[in-house]
Amino acid sequence: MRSYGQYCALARGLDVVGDRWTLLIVRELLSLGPSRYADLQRGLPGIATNLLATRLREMESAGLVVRMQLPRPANVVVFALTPRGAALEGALRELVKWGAPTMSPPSAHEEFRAHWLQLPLRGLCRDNAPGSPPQVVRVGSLDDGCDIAVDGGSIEVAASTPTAEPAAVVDGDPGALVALFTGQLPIDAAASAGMISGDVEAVRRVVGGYPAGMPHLKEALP
Amino acid sequence: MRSYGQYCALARGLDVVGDRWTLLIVRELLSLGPSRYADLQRGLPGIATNLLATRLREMESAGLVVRMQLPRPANVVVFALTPRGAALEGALRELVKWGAPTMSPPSAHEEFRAHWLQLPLRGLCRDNAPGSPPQVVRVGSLDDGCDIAVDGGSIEVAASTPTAEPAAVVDGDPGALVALFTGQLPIDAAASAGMISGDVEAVRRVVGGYPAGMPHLKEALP
DNA sequence: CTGGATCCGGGAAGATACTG
DNA sequence: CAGTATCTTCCCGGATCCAG
Repeated sequence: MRSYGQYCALARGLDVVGDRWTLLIVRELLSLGPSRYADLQRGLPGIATNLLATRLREMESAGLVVRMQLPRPANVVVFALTPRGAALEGALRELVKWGAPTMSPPSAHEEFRAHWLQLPLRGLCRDNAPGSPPQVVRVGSLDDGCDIAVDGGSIEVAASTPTAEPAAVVDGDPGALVALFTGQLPIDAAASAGMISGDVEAVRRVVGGYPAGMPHLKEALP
Repeated sequence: MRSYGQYCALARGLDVVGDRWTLLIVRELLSLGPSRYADLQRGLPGIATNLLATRLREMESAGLVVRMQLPRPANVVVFALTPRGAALEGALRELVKWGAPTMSPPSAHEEFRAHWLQLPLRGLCRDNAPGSPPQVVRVGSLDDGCDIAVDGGSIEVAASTPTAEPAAVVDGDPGALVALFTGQLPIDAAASAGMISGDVEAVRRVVGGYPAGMPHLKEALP
């Protein structure tokens, strides 16, 4: 990207991450962890392959990303965030909080990946039953989703892993999924709609609801 | 901006503010308050006039900015942030915190405006003498600068105003100014260098220093 | 003078085909 | 699978011009 030529922390930051697609690539690497090129492409529908290659090269020379050759299996290449790249999480979370009020139902041409919910869910979920034993609630599927792990009052949201044994799995159309976690769709309604398989109480445990996680959701609307 | 076409809070947010110059325009309006077209141009060196006009129009239709005709003096036009636009401050502050570690001394071609320090200073300053009477420290000049107002432990950073009576004025070359407030340049050294006019103790009162405001400054470097 | 609009060249982004 | 090559499109940047 062409530099703004301003001695200003914001402008200097945008010189590095202001390019198109760059922050979405960071989102993918934050959500998925070290990823292969093809995995990044799947999580970034709409990106041109040359653009992804170019961005990864630029981000590597900017110190946001490292490219690694894993010896096994068979010289696989993965891309991972450096600490400097991972430090963008705060900025991404603020942008997510700001963008969330515009999450009206998806339009027909919009793509969706359940693992995109990871960053929002970190702000939206909590443990409503700290005394209960540890549990995992999966959103989406094992191929593409998040595991919300609650344990004694603390929560962790990460990409779905085969080792986790979810007490409940929540899935459904994107608009309903978002509505559920922002408190616009009651859990009972989601259950009746067949969005929840497994223990509905586990879902009730983690859904923090809209006012706690995003108190400004309404007043920030235009 | 062309939409990413992703049903994701981050992507939707970037659809609105991901365009070049948009966040810097928000920076100006956050720092200066409602501003005239020419004032924005002065605070955005390097922007093409057509681009500023285009962005302001886009931001207006996105609900970030309102265009107002003041009746007096003589039908003056000003641009101001809506609450939705002002809600970007959190994201901007995170980006500033992230960009700050790259604030090496300015290169020759970089422009500088003292009022750009406003957002960083909100994170960097504090009242080290809550018991003392209210004071104002000016950074830069009246034409282009910030007033740091401390009063009983709380601080407020705003654009310089003629009504304020600063106890001290800090000014100098951009690199030194940044170094002073990030704790890399001792206050005594700044005073000896002639950067401070007025009460040096007032400056000492507000300079919070680097570790408090930006604890991650070093570890976040590449 | 302020607050833009118009025109144009260059370069970044987008789409697709192709390859080691 | 992990990109490169190529072509097109359109946004950005710079200069100039214009209306109130």
